[in-house]
Amino acid sequence: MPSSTVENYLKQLYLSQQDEPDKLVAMGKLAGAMGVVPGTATTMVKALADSGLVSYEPRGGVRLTRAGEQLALHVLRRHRLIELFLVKVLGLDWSEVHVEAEELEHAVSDKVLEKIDELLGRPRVDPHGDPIPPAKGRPKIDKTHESLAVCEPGKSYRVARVVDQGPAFLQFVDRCG
Amino acid sequence: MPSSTVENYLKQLYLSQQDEPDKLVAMGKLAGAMGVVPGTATTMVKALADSGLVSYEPRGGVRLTRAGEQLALHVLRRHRLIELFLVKVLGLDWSEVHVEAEELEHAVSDKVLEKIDELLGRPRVDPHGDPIPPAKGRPKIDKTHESLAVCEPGKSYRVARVVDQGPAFLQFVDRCG
DNA sequence: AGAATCTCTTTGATTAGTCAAAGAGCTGTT
DNA sequence: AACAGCTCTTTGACTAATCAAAGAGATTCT
Repeated sequence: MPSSTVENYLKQLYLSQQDEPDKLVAMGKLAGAMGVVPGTATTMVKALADSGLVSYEPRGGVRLTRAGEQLALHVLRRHRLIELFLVKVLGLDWSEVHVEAEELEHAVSDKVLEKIDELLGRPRVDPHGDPIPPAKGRPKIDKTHESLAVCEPGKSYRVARVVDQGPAFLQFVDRCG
Repeated sequence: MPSSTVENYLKQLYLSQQDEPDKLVAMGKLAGAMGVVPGTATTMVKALADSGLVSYEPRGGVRLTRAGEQLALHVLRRHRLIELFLVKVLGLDWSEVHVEAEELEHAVSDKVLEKIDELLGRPRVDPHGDPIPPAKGRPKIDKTHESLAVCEPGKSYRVARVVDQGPAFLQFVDRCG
């Protein structure tokens, strides 16, 4: 069973990879995102490569293998289902669930997660509009939404997803309705 | 913040202490309960003593301080509230919630725990009948129940608490109704 | 090209938690 | 009193994850 540290590296790699697919993730970017010094990331990535979870090109960068991606998606699924659960069932504020889920995602078993999924009615997105990966296979990408930047003043829109998930920004959005 | 290892030692010490209060807990007993070799327990207990969470008499045994007891009760409260939550809200079997709660008790924040407590209606006992310690102060002991051993055949009783919480025994009790 | 800069890797040390095995301190028996 | 047998402590070693700082590659700028 992967440690929660390993799970966090894989999850972060998956997210970083979304920015520019087909490109390798730079070690510095990974280290920054994980909040560790570069040397730590190098050590960790070499270990992940030995476990077959990433492919690593020294001085080039790193990328998830198929196995690593599956694991990352599983972590992300737990994270997002838990976020939604905290909002819907326990009534927490959506500005605080990210931090809570960060801890819980490593402690919730598959059995409990399945019950949560069932209780929530097999949802497809979390409270911020991020897609919840399915239990098996890859998520299909949803291109039906537009960036706020291309929206025209005066027109009416429905917000589908909020990318900046810092508590401060979310509370600001809340105050604006 | 105490590590989950520290939390587990304190919780186990609290439970072991219940067997014979006023007596020190023997290192061997603690090591056995924690599933570690004796030397590991010695090392850990010395560290706990340095943090003021236990008082330790070499070759005598160990006992929780007031501070250690408070922490242990807090862990136990989380554990038992989570067990009840898993049964009542998520519909898990009472034979499996102990193992799940063992993980979750270290990941659930006070904020989430408060929501759980609220949702459950401030319960006083967990699914096995064990008392849930209050958020502040010590639990008051409940002497109103009798052991099954002193019950007389033919009479009718209500089961208030099940001490053996192994999955096998609980499933057996379940099958008997 | 040569130097400066940036990024990444290496090396050595640290902390938490653990085990194996050797050693020390009691306790009880003869 | 001497020994045997427990229990407990000590010591040395190991793993996972980390940092600091030195070293190596690659890029960019004159």
